[in-house]
Amino acid sequence: MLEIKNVKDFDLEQTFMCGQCFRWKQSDDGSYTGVAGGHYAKITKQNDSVYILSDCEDTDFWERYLGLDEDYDKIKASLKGDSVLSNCMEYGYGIRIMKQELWETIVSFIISANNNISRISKIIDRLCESFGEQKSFEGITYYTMPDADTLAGLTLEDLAVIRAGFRDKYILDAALKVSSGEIDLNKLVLMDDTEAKKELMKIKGIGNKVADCILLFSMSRYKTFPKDVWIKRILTEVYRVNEKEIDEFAMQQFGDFAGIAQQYLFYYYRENDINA
DNA sequence: CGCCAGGCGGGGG
DNA sequence: CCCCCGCCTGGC
Repeated sequence: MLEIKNVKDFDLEQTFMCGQCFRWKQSDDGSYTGVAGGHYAKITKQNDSVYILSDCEDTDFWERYLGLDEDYDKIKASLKGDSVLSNCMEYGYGIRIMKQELWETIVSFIISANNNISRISKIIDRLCESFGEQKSFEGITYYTMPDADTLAGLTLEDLAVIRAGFRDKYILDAALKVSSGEIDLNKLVLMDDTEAKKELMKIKGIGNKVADCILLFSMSRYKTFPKDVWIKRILTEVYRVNEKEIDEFAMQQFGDFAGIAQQYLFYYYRENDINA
């Protein structure tokens, strides 16, 4: 069991349930279990300590994955000066933007398009169970996210079992482009935001919003401000911003950490009625 | 039954 | 460039 001490600004429920990831499930005892980097983990938090039971005992990996390697004191300080945001930040004080694996994030957010969270999560589960590697840890069976090479060898008929709907062909396109080397994920992470986004959007099924989510939730590009229907609603109805001016407004209002601000707003208004 | 869900691609203006 | 529509599927 790993212990990470003196952890501030972190809450498991807020981090795993704010919509950035889809594979972490809450257990009866309040712990969260999931799979990351090909490893199972059961995570709990008590006071300022995070405890991780996993077949990966690399503390640095988990700190990084959970975003515990960032200074949220500093980030929050630079985001102040807006009473709506301050309120949301107080509510979702323990949200951390994770650093998820690039390939998994690409697949997950392709699946997220015009879809709802519970179904996204089920499709990803079926994808992993059907085509990922089966492993076990302390009697628990789990499945890893299948890599691009594995998925590139499948047909649309093979993929039908995950019931992804029209997104199946996009998953396959992503797998083929990554597997063939047409898109090199190792190079992608070295590109600047604009270039990386352009590269991602070569994949069918990755448009503006999905690309932004990948940049933010996998590559720590905190300036990136994904605009889903919720954020559009919040910006137009709460901030009274014209829909076409959202990007400009976000950049000006929230600055270099606009993406993190987006997550506080998103989480608050998903949990609380926007008209309240 | 109809509608919509954390968009996207493709077509037309 | 902008706008608009259809889309797999499942839950209400």
